[in-house]
Amino acid sequence: MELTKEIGEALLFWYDHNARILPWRADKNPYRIWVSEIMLQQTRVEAVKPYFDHFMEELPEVKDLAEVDEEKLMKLWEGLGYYNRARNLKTAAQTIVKQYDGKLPDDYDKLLSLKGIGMYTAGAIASIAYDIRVPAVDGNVLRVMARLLGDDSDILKEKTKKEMAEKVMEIMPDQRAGDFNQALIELGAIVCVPNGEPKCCDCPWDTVCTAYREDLIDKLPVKKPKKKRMIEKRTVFVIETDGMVALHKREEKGLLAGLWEFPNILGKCSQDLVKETLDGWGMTDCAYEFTHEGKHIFSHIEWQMRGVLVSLKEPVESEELTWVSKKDLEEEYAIPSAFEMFRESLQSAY
DNA sequence: AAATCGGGGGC
DNA sequence: GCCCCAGATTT
Repeated sequence: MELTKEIGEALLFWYDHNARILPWRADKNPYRIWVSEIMLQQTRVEAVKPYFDHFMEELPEVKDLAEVDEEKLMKLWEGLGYYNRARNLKTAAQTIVKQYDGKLPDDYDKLLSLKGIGMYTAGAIASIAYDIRVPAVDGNVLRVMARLLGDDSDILKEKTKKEMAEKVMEIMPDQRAGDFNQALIELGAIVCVPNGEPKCCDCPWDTVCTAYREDLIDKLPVKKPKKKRMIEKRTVFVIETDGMVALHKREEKGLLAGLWEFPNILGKCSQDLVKETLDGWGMTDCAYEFTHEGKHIFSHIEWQMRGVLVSLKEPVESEELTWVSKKDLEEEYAIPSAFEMFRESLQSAY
């Protein structure tokens, strides 16, 4: 098929009538657009909405982000996942304050050099905030373009992404680069959807789409299958005494780095093993009971967890443990969603 | 090029 | 269950 800017214009027309109203579309403040783009990486619009406004209220300017306390930053990001995105955001904010007078550079390559900003995000910020004519190729765009072109190359390959970026530039109108990139993404998000039947009857490209015309919609895009997840069994201890709860700070590297968790160990403990473990922690004078069985699925690992509620006579001091009030646990400490199910055994405890 | 890094919603 | 999401970084 022939790629023309007329096709791009048709998409822009569709976008003008179908764009969703989203908090980060209210203006073209580069900082707000940047934060939204980072939050949206591998994350659905609906998941980001509750976080975005709160984050912008707490950290309204680049400078605020550059100076934010690490624990507060993690609390603002709690539950959103991929926590290094937030740390990279802060690192980049510090660079922006030092090198660019606190303002995001209006230059693709300078944006690209910032921590946490890759090709997609650099293109998105440059085009949306500054109307610089560059592509912004994300998963939506790859899917839409693969179908439009009837292209069966593996969209996960770096080579495919670069080829698609060139194709995008062939249909991008001369004006409104930011709106066009968003339109392409929007089409993928609400019409040319990844799960289930695409709504081809609502598509502005129904007459030009190769996959639609040749009945290849359910065959495209092509993605190499991913390997399956490992399973890890864990025993999670909710330990409390006199309104205080024991937390453990995770290592600074790896999964859920630097976040707080209920103390837990590898393996599903039997009654006897729980007793041994608690003895080993110096918690001999306590009552305990099994509570939840549950699982939490990450990208590349699955935790199968067993919960134990431990009631202690008095706190046991330890290098590994931090005792916090239930109020602080709610308001100050960032605990990943994997442990969400165990919070409720605290309430039932008293 | 492959692995790592969260969490949730759709089917 | 399995899919994928406004991906980037590390190995």
